Amino acid sequence: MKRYRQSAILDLVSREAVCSQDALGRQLRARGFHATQATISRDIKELRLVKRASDGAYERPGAAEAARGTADASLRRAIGEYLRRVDLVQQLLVLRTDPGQAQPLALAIDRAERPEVVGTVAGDDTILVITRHARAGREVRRLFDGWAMDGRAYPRRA
Amino acid sequence: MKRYRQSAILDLVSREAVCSQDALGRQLRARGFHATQATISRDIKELRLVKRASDGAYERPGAAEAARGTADASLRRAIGEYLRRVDLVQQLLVLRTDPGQAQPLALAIDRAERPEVVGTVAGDDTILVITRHARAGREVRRLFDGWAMDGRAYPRRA
DNA sequence: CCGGGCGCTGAATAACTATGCGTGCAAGGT
DNA sequence: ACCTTGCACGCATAGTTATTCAGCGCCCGG
Repeated sequence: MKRYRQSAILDLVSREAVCSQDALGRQLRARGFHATQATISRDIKELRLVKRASDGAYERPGAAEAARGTADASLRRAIGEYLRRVDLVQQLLVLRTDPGQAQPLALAIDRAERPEVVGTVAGDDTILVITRHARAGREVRRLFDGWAMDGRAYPRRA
Repeated sequence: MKRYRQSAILDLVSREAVCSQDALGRQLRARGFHATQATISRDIKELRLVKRASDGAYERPGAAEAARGTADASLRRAIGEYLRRVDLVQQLLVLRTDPGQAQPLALAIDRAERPEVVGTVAGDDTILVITRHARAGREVRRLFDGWAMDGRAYPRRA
């Protein structure tokens, strides 16, 4: 029983954002499992799931990793995860992240080695991206903006 | 203020396992920041930290990723994270994981491409690793056992 | 000046999660 | 057959986290 239930939990959690153990319990019931919140709490612990603070959803650690392959996909993921705002001034792009997250994002940008990007300078929550010219800047901004939107596709809580 | 405090939070959680927002609050106070649990809750959300169910500690998603470089380090990490038990029968190694986690671990083993390992077969929570001969099996077991221990270095809760 | 909007925060509290304790069941030992 | 162990589980409740509601300080445009 436990085995099956836990597999079902992994499946559910990978499929959609489940934000509470009660919600998980209801989903499980729909699949024919009956378990109280206490049991689910223990299952989640054994499965070593992780609860994201940003939206409260459970996930497997490294679930995000699995999705990425190339440096480009990695950048895409990093953008979705960290990027908060984008400003463009001529050929200079100013990116804002949450505090302390500029470094990892800048790293991802560097690794992607995009031809339009000459280089980056990152502080704590701000990254300056130097592109070859204004046109390139606009392209990159459009690209990043699109990716940033992808990452916002979390359901909000009731 | 908020900026500094959030940086301090990132620093604290990367340094030691902090299991509750109150605990974090006390640590912050020791560093000269005063903030209530409500504020810390908001900070944690903005920082997109994640709470591990296994020990309740907060961490940055991908904190583990950053530490790894080679496929070997990756394997090491996977072992620490997923491996639960090891049995050896001749040249066959039987690994047990938590339910549903055999696949990722087996993947990591394959990727590491160790010469002693001929191949793996993974089910839901069990992996069969075929090594070239009993001696190789013993070596691999010793190796994995050691790494599994590394991963258990979590402080337990009060 | 002054009023309004905005960002940040604390206090109180609602919402959610972990866990001590007790029960039932099954496997192995005597 | 009966006891002992170990495991899974529910119940009740302690413990932890998110959110609502206000208040404060700041900046800006009247």
